[in-house]
Amino acid sequence: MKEEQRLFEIYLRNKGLKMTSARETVLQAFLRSEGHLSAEDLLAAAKRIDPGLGQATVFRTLKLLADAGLAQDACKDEGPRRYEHVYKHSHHDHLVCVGCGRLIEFCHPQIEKAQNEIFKEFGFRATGHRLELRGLCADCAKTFDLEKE
Amino acid sequence: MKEEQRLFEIYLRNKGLKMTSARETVLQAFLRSEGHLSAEDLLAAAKRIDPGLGQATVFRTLKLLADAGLAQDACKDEGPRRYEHVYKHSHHDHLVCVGCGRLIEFCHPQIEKAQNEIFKEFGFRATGHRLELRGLCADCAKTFDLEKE
DNA sequence: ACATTAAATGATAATGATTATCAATATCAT
DNA sequence: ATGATATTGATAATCATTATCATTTAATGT
Ligand SMILES: [Mn+2]
Ligand SMILES: [Mn+2]
Ligand SMILES: [Zn+2]
Ligand SMILES: [Zn+2]
Repeated sequence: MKEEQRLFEIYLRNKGLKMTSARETVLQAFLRSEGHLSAEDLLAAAKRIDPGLGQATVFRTLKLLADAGLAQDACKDEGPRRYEHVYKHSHHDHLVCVGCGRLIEFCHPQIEKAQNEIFKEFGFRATGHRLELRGLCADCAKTFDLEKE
Repeated sequence: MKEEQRLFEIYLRNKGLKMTSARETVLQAFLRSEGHLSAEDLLAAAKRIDPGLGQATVFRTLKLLADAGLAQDACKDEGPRRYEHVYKHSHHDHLVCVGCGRLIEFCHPQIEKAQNEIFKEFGFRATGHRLELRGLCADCAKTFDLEKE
């Protein structure tokens, strides 16, 4: 049994919630996935395991996974919310191409450090941050310049 | 006449769009406002000038203001999109208290510089970025600790 | 195993923000 | 002023997400 499943079970028990087959299905589907996926994506994946699974359960379970510290919502673009793995995945921020959607994950220790300074400066206790850089990747920049004339 | 109104007129003309009384109303309401405001907020303010104004027009005009470079959407929390002024307002990022919603605007030159390095490193042409720090302000942290026991 | 109790499920309706549609109206270059 | 075209406000539609609720299921104690 995967560590993440064990963690989820412990989380549920501590909250007085139940481990159910529907939740197991969603968890399995999530664990097999990678990248940034929406509730809709996850529903499709989970239905391949259990076609009778309800959509509401996916939304509900994703919230639980986030609360349990296994998932978090990734980039905050337009469109549906997207989740990514947290467990054994180190922190990173996102660089996205507004042309083609290409996505690069990066981590810049100096920026992380500077953020902590800001929290301290204003007397805040940090709970999280989100940094998203947007631009045109090399390919899209080229295309864009050509289109201009 | 305000500079921003002039800019908006030029923008509209260049796009083959028309300056209308509804757009003027929305622009006036926006110019008189400050901070981060939603379409709903702006509609309320604009209706004080012209009660007959339609809600759709506010959404439409906010998009135009953003495209014209006068407004941009600020923090990307939950809930409705919120816009803030751009013209003659220097760039900044946001530090928000997840407890009470308190909001601090800051700018950290080192972070800005580091971001440019990242764009360069991955061959991207920058078009924008969004940094949002979340935490508990001193007051809320205190309250939170007391509630814990 | 069985009963008890509370939580979970899936279908469906409801919500909230935003966008699309459209007939009527307003703008503006000529 | 005229005419082509953009805009308006009302309304319906959309999209992602939540709420509701009758039925099913899991956990716990016997
Ligand atoms: Mn990621
Ligand atoms: Mn701001
Ligand atoms: Zn690209
Ligand atoms: Zn606070």
